[in-house]
Amino acid sequence: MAELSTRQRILDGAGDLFFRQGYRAVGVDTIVKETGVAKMTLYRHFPSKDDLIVAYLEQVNQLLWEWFDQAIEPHQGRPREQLVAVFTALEKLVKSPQCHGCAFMMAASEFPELDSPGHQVAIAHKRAMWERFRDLAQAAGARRPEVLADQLLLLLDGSFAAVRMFGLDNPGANVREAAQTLIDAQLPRELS
Amino acid sequence: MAELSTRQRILDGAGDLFFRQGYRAVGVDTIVKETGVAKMTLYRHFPSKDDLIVAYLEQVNQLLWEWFDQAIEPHQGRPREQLVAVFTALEKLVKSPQCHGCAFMMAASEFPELDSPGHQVAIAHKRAMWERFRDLAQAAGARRPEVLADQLLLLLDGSFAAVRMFGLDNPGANVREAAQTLIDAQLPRELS
DNA sequence: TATTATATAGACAGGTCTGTATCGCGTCAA
DNA sequence: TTGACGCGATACAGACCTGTCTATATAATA
Repeated sequence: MAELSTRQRILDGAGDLFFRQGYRAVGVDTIVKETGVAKMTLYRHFPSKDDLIVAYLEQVNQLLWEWFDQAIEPHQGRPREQLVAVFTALEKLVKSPQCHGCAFMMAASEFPELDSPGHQVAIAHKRAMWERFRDLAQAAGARRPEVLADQLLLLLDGSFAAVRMFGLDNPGANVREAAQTLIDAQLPRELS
Repeated sequence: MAELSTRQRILDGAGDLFFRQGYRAVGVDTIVKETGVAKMTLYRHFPSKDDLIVAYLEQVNQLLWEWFDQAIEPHQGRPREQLVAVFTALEKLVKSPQCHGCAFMMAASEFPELDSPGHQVAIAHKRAMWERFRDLAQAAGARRPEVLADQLLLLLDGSFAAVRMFGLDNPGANVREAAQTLIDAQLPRELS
């Protein structure tokens, strides 16, 4: 039983509330009550609510990349299969009850100013995801890797949006096949 | 110069603020100040802020269907082309400066409870959009119209999400080609 | 002219928001 | 034993929130 640090306890509790209810909908008092931490303790670890939100988004960023790497790991050296594997994993993700959408899209929605702290982290994450798609597409020999990256990012975000909109029974359940179709269309005939 | 009704003035002003900044971020006082209307007048036309939000969403719903019908109108009787035409229009829409994303996705984001008033209107709209896609896909002779409808809805919402996330220069600019690819994959060889 | 409907203007109630200040308790190291 | 330190609890300031109330102005209608 590794005891979590206070900082981590705050981050986890606040993150859960943010993810479910939204950033503006959750007040600091609620976080304090939910985590059982004192208000001053929270403010000593995170100077402002904005800082807490940014810290949460950075944690989600890290977790999502672990998820991503885990998804493509079994297909090392076969970039085309890796691209598909991401969407196989995504299909499973958007069908799981602990997924309430995308924390970054929520941030972009609630903090529309492009240069606001939360939105900046969100853009950085999505851009990094796009680059990953493009690199894999390029490695797989795509004719126009950037175009494929655009298309796959649309599918990814469309799936996350669908979870938030419809709940568990959402059209993201068919995202793998869509991704497969787009990949096939942008890649030369399968070799292996 | 048709003078707008007070109700419409409130709806337009509030809608603009909601769309840009978000529902929770905009207070009633801000709407009152921006529209130049008295607070009591607002509350006589809309009993609560939630009612105002719902009324706004219903107006957006109507406007979006007009946009949709206008997009497919030139291709009457050719459902396959009509499907593509929606995404040609969407590409144009997400590149225009007055588009800040999707008011319904924002509602789903900020009011995550599936049975909250705003979320209900949002779900109804998206479901109707899905049905339109499915009907057109079926009319075009798609093998699995429901699957194609799922896929196209992902692209649509992915594009709207991309606008909110990245601003004017977003990957939604390539959504038409993605839609075309998915449509081609689900439809028998073009006849006409 | 009197009435009715609708508008503006602004004070106000009661609650919630973020962030600060204060006090006291326990722990651990010197 | 002493002192530093992290933490819990709680009161508080000042701003903002939704929604109500009163008072007044205006315009159409009976």
